[in-house]
Formats: sequence, structure tokens, C-alpha cells
Amino acid sequence: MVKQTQALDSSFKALADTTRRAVLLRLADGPGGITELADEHQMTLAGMLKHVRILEEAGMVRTVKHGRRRICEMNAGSCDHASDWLAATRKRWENRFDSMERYLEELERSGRRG
Amino acid sequence: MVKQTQALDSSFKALADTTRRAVLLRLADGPGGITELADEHQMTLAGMLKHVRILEEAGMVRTVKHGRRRICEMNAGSCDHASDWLAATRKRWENRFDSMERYLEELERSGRRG
DNA sequence: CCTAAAGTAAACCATATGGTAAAGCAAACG
DNA sequence: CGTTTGCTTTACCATATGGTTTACTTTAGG
Repeated sequence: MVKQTQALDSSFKALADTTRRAVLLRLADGPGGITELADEHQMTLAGMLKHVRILEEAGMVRTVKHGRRRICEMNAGSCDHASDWLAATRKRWENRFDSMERYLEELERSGRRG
Repeated sequence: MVKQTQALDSSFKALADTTRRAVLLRLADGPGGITELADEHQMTLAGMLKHVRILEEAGMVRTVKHGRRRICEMNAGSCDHASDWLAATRKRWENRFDSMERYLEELERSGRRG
């Protein structure tokens, strides 16, 4: 399950930047070219290209070359890995083994004995 | 809404590291001290402390000093900011304005006219 | 054909990140 | 009281990140 780990890494890393989240939210409304995205976010073409590639590697954006333009569109199911992990973690917490109180009690007990 | 942005930044940044996700998942089962967490993840105390602080700043972990121990526990609602954002983005995509096909058509049309 | 537009590549830069080692400090234990 | 134990601080290191500028390529339009 190393693959999973890497996928989550790239997903969360992609989301961990304000600009990238803004771009993704923008692309949720519809496709756009690099220049368009760059203008909308006050950034160099080169800079925007880097962001797009990071989103692409995370599978959150697909791009198509159309003439001299590179059209970017959001990939729907892309956020699922991330939100699945969050949901699973939350569920695990709900069925958690130890509460803080129990943990502290245990500490006390083991402290008295050894 | 700058605050929101910063909260999302710190949340996703906290999640964008394999070790930190492992720690959070571990804490979903119950509380633990720094030494414990450090041992479980083959890392220096100092290293683990850094991770815990990052999780704490993101609001995903609370810690209590108990004697000379610092007990860490997961904060339940913590992942909500992140998963809410993901859900909202997905929803936005579902009602999206432009599809790829429409976008390409528009390009063609505006291309022919000027 | 010539030029402008869109993208790409490469080099560079400042700062952030994930980690370590070493030294210090406070609470327990014997 | 002295010694562990558990944490904390500090300094340090290598690499990654987010951004720029500059130069090059490819397509489109006049």
C-alpha cells in the first residue's frame, strides 16, 4: 500500500497551496488555458504552468493540447482519495480504543506499579 | 475570508506528510505521549515534536502536559474544514458552467471572428 | 513570410521543510 | 540528593517549494 501513500501525499500537497486551491475551484466552473489562469491569479505563465503540473500529477486536473493552447479541466473524482482518507480517519476516531480519561488512568496505575 | 484560507493552508499542509498522517491515524485510536509516537515512527523526539506542533497548529491534535509527559490526542472535528472544502469544490464542479466541449466550441467561434 | 501569442524549458533565488545532534530543564524514582 | 526519563531548545543540514527572468519553440493570423 505504498502507492496509496504516495497518492495521498501528492493530493494533499497539491491542495496545500492557496493558489492551487484557487485554480482548482476556478476550474470547477469550467476549463481554461494557462494564460487565462495565470492572468486570473496574477502570476507568470511559467509559474502557473508549474502549479498546473502539480495538480496534474495529483490527478486533480487533466490537460489537453489544442493548437498552441493547453486547456486545463478539473478531474471530477480527483478529490476522492483525499476525502476518503479523511472520512476513514474520522470513523476510526469514532470507534477509538482509548479515551483521554482511560489513558490517564492507565498512566497512574502503571506509575504506581513499576 | 483570509482566515479561512490560512486555516485550509495549515490543515492541508499538516496532512501533506506521510508521517503526520500516520500519527493522526495512530491518535485516532487513542492518546499517546511524544516518546511513544516517536518510537512508533522511528524518529527523534525533537522530530516528532515538530510534527505534533504542526498538527496542533492545524487544530487537528490537542496536547496536555501531564507531569513531565505531553499527552497528544486527536481533535475530532478537526478534519472538517478540509473535507468541507473538498465537498464544496466537488459540488461546484457538478453544477459547473462550462464543459470541455462547450469551451472548445467557443474557442472555435471566437477564433473565426477575431 | 513576418510577427504576435501561447506555451515550455532552464537557470536562478529566497525561503520553507523534514530531519538530525547536542545541550538544557523539569519531574519521577530510588 | 543524584540519576533517569521525557520533553524542549537551539543550531545545523540537505533538499523541496514557489516564484521569477530569459531565451526558445510552436501555432495562428495578417
